Amino acid sequence: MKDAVQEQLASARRTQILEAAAQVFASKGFHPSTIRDIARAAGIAEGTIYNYFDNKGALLLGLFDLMSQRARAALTPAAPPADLRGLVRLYLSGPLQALSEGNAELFRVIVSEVMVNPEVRARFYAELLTPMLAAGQEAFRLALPTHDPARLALTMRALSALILGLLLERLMGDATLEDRWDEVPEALAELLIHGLEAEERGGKR
Amino acid sequence: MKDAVQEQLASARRTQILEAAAQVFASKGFHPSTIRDIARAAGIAEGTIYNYFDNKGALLLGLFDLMSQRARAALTPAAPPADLRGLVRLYLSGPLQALSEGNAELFRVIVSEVMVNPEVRARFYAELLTPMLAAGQEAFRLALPTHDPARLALTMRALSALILGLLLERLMGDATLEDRWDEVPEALAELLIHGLEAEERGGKR
Amino acid sequence: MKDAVQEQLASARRTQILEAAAQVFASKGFHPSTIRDIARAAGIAEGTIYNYFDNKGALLLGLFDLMSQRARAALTPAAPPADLRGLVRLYLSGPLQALSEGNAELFRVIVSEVMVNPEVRARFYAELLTPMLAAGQEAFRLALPTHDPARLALTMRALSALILGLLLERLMGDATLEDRWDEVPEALAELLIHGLEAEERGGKR
Amino acid sequence: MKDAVQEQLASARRTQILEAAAQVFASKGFHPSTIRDIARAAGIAEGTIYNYFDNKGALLLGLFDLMSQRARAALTPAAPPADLRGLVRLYLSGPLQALSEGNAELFRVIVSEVMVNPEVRARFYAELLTPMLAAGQEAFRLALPTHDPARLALTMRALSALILGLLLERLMGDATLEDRWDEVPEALAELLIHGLEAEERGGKR
DNA sequence: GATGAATGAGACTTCATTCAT
DNA sequence: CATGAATGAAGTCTCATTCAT
Repeated sequence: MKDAVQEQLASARRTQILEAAAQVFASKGFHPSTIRDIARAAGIAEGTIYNYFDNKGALLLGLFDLMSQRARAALTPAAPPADLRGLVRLYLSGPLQALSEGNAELFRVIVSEVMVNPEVRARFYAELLTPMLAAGQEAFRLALPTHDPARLALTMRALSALILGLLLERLMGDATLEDRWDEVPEALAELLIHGLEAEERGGKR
Repeated sequence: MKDAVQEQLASARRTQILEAAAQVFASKGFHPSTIRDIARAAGIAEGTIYNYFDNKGALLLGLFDLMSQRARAALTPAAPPADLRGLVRLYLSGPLQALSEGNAELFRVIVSEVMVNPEVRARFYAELLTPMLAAGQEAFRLALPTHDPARLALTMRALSALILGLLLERLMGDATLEDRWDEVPEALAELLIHGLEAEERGGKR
Repeated sequence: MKDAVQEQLASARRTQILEAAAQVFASKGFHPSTIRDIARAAGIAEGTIYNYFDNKGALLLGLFDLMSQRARAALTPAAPPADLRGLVRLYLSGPLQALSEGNAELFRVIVSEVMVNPEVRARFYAELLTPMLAAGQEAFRLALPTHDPARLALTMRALSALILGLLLERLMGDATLEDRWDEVPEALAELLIHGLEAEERGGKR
Repeated sequence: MKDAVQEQLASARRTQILEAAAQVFASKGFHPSTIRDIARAAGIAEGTIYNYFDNKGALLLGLFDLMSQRARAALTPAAPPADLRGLVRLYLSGPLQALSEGNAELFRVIVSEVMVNPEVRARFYAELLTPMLAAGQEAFRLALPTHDPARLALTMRALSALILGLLLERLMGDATLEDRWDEVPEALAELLIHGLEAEERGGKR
């Protein structure tokens, strides 16, 4: 009983700290952010952070895990559409919308560290990229039955790369994407579906 | 005359320093690299670096400019192909090959900082993304005459995003992309061309 | 009545805490040991320690007092031997044996702090060294009646210094002393008694 | 040439820093002393210390090495006396005098850390205690030809322990030793020589 | 122009101590 | 009286930058 309450409090503290860290990291990047910045943002003492996280790096990993959970949840709908069009839209719209909701800045920081920090990169690869590619491949296999499986693996890479690239291009400040972000899923779905259907008709390679 | 020689020497020094910086940044990332690391890699004294660059950040910008020049050169061929297929292949293969030649690690660092450092991001946008999108848009306008210009803008974003995303996914360590990197341009060209041709036939939107 | 029980409990707690402190200090030294280490070793909360001791330093002083009591008890036998040989053996064997029983590591810590911490040093001088020298001097005065008292004072210093030095040399890891620790009292007694008797015969300075 | 000057300067700096460290450590002990204290005492910036020593612990080891060199030098005279009396006096007076010259406080700190810090202890044992015991044993073997070698090993321990103990007792604040420090070597020589000669006469054991 | 020792601000982290529960 | 989360001062060490040589 007591323990449960303690647990609640501790969990709330962790969240509070992670939120502060997210905000600070997002505004200055990981390395330039200081523990003091984060403590101030959280309204607590610097030492308190170390009661909940081993070190500064653990804050980043904590944020990564948070984002990774949300991402996986978003792409694991109760009933995934079985038709190609629905599938493509789901896979395009989900991630693209996620970014419209204010996580953009944090996403920047995480991508930044994924690029350069082997530990974060390994997690990204193992906990996010690999399972999501596998899930996608499975879903598309059903919708594109005659597709060559080896080819499908590349196609999935293309689809995920497209999404990742679009997110980044927008994060980099492209005005066109910013203005017309809502059109993007529709336009790309159109483009991809035609391409995929043509290949499916060709049935080869 | 004297000045010209001086200029030569100075330019050689700058290059020497940038190469050392590239190597060091690539191996440890920007922030963890120290001026001392770079000076040692270049075989010079720490102070000397400050005769050629204002500060540590300027080294990063210098490297960015170098990479940006090379990238623009690669995508500005003497005679760009006029047909869709040739065009798509050119735009896909160029960047994909560039990364196979050892700049991968440095590219990581630059992307990392583009994400998080406003100054680098601004340069990336102004000196690389915008001109390359514009050039691509012009080339494709000729090959897809009936395409809606507004739609073409999004298509170009998709194309460049696809490339960027593939590079990153490979950098993150995807084994499939690593193994089959050579197949990628062909496979994607196929996919995109069908999609684009279908849209072109449809001629609408 | 209630008070007596309270007192018992409190005393038990103090002992429990001191024992934990002894163990922790012995294994890491005083400064590197943390209150948390000690609390864990004692199986209690950190704050509880402050209900029984003012601060970390008080733990050290508490341990010192404990050891000091035991040492004085060991050298205050009911009936001290009156002959020189018995006396020398008593004074040599007692301390040398004490260390064989596992207090060695703690003794190290205390000596270490005596060296460097004025408060501990003062206690060591007042509560241990001075009374023990005085007691020894008294005992030897009886066994060496013609000895010059002033000279005896120095002799007592030599005897106690010899013991202290041997303990430390052994603590420092001398293999010879470790192996032959049991022979030491006998050998030194022999050496000293001859020397003392010769002086006694000489009867002068 | 240039290098030699550089070397001189660097060496002078090292000495300057070590002297400051000696002074600060001596007045507060090792742990309570801060790098800032030492930098101030040396009249330099904190960072400068790290240009010459890896970390705080290296300062202590540096001081230990200094003291260890001096100690060995003091006990390695050009022509060691061959008679017992001269020998005992040499071995007693040397160390006892060394302490009268102001290193007392530093010696305290080093002993303190020898007790508690395994790295320092190992050095003390290997670089000071062992070689000095060996040298002493060799010298005494010549002056006490009939002495049992195994017994001599213990005798040397006793002699060195006596010295160590006396130094420490004085450091701990014993007034008698402080006042009559000059008499000590003579008095102890007397005591020991009688004892040793008696054993030698006995020639047994 | 080259050097690299010196600088000192500032980063991360630890930990003795307090105090509300 | 027990607890242990919170505190924040203080410590060690790093490193971009300067400047006398």
